[in-house]
Amino acid sequence: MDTTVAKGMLVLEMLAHARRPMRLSAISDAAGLHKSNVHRLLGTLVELGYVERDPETSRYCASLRTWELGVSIISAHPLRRAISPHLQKLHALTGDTAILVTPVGDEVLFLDRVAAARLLRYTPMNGTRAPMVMTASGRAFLSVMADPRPIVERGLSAAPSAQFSVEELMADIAITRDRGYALSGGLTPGALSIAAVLHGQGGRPVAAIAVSGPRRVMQGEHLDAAIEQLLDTCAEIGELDGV
Amino acid sequence: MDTTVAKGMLVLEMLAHARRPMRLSAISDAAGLHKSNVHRLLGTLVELGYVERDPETSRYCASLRTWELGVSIISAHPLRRAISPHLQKLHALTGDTAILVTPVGDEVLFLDRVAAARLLRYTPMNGTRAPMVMTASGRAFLSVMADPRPIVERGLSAAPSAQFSVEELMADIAITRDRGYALSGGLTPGALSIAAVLHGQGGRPVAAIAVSGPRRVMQGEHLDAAIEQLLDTCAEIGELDGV
DNA sequence: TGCCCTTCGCCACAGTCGTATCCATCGCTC
DNA sequence: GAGCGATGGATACGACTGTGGCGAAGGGCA
Repeated sequence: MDTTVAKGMLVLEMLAHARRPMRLSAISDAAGLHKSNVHRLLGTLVELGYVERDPETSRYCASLRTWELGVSIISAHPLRRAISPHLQKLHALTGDTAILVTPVGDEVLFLDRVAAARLLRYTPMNGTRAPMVMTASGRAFLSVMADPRPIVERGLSAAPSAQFSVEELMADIAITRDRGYALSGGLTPGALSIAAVLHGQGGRPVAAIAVSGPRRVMQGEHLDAAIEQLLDTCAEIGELDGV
Repeated sequence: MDTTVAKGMLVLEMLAHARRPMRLSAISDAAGLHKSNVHRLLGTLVELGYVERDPETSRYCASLRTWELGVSIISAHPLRRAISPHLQKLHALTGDTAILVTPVGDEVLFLDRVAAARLLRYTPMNGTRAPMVMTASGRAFLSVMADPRPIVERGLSAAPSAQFSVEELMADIAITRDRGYALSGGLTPGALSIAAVLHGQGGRPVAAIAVSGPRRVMQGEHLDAAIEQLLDTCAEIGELDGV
C-alpha cells in the first residue's frame, strides 16, 4: 500500500467535495495530516494540474482536470456505450426520461440519462448515487437478489423519514420480482418511475434502465405503453457480454 | 514534489485514456516504470477504489470513482453554476444547441451543453477539448486577445488539413473583434455556430457561450434572431465576479 | 502590534524502489 | 498429446531515496 498515493487522493477528494476553495490548515485538520505534509502534496497536485491555487488568498481548489479524466473513463465505459442508444430510443418512444444505472453496494449510480429539458428537474444528475431502497431501479435490483433484506434494513434505518416500513418494502420487492419490473415514486415528489434489470454474462444483474416522468403523465394507457416499451428494450438488449 | 503521487496519477491517467483493460506490463512499459512498482501502485489504487482488477485476466481498468469525483467538481464549479440557467433559456428561445466553454491554453474546454436530442451529434461532448482555431467559441477568445497570432500559427500547423490560411483566419478574427461575436463552421461538417465571450472581474475573458445548429437552419431571420439572443444573454450575464 | 497561516529548510527514518525468485499461463515443436 | 520454452504476474527482501515531522522564518489580516 503506497501511503503517499492514498494521502494524495484523500486531499484531492476533500477538495472535490468542498463547495468552495479550502485553506491549507482546513485540509490538514480534516485529513489528519501535518500541515507541511499537505503543503507538499498540494504542491505536487498543483504541478500535475489537478489542483489550482489562488495566489492572492492562497486557497486551493480542484481543477477540472479530474473531471476531464472522469469523462474520458465514462466515455469508454462498455455498459454506457452499449445501452445509451437504447435510452435514446426509449426516450423517443415514450417522451419520458430514460435512465441507466448500475449497482454499487447498497446504492445505485446514475450512469446516463436522456431527457427532455423540461423534465431535467425530475431526475438526478449523472455521476451521483441514491440508496437502492429509494429508487425504482434500486428496487429492481433488490427484486433479483437472493437476500435483499439486509440492504432494505440498512437503507431504511439510514432514512428515518421514509414513508414505509421494512415489511412493506419487502412485500413490494416480492411483487416486483413476480411482475418483472419495479414501479415506484422515486426520489422526487410528483415523479413516477418504472425500472427493469439488465443481466450480464452468467445472469448477474449489472445494470437497470428506468423510465421516469411526472406522476400525472405516468398513468393509464401511457404508463402501460411505457412499461411495454421498457420490457421490449430489455429483451432487445438481451444478455450483455463482456460487462 | 511527491514523486509517488505523480506516478500514481500517471498510472490512473493511462488507464483512464485506455479504451480497454490494460495488462500490468503494458502499463509499466508505457509509463517507463518497473513492473513491481506499477504492481504496488495498482494495488493501492484498487484498494482505494479507483481501479478495478479483473481477477480472471488480471487486467486493470479505471473504475467510475474518478468520474464521480469529477462530477462532484464540475457540479460545484462557479462558472457552470452561474451560466447553465442562461444556456437553458438560450436553448428555449432559439431551439438550437447552447454551449458553454472555457479557455485552456490553445484549446477550449466544453463545460456544458443544452441540446435537443436530435442535435446531439452536432456538438462535442462535455469534458472534451477542441483547438481554439477550429471552433467559433475559440475564435471569440482569439478576437479579444492582444496577440492571437501565435495560437493561430500553432493551431494551423497542428492541423495540416485546415481549409484556411493563417492570414485568412487573422482577418476573420479582426472581423469578429469588430462585430462582437464569432461565426464559423465549427468542427462538425454541416453545422454553424455563433459565439461570444464572457468576461470576469477585471475584464479577463473567462468563458464563452455559443449557439450551434445545422447550417440549413442557421441562416436568414433565424440566424439574426439567434445572434441577438446570444448577445442579449451576454449582456444580461454582465461581468462575472468571483470567477 | 499581535496572532495566525503559509512557506521553507533540515534531518531521521519510514516507505518506496528495484533486483531477484517463484508461479501460472500460453504457445510452440516434436 | 506431452514436453519445453517464453511471457507475464505475484511475492520477498535489502538498499536507499524520498517522504514526513519539527522548527523557524516570512506574510497577511484584524
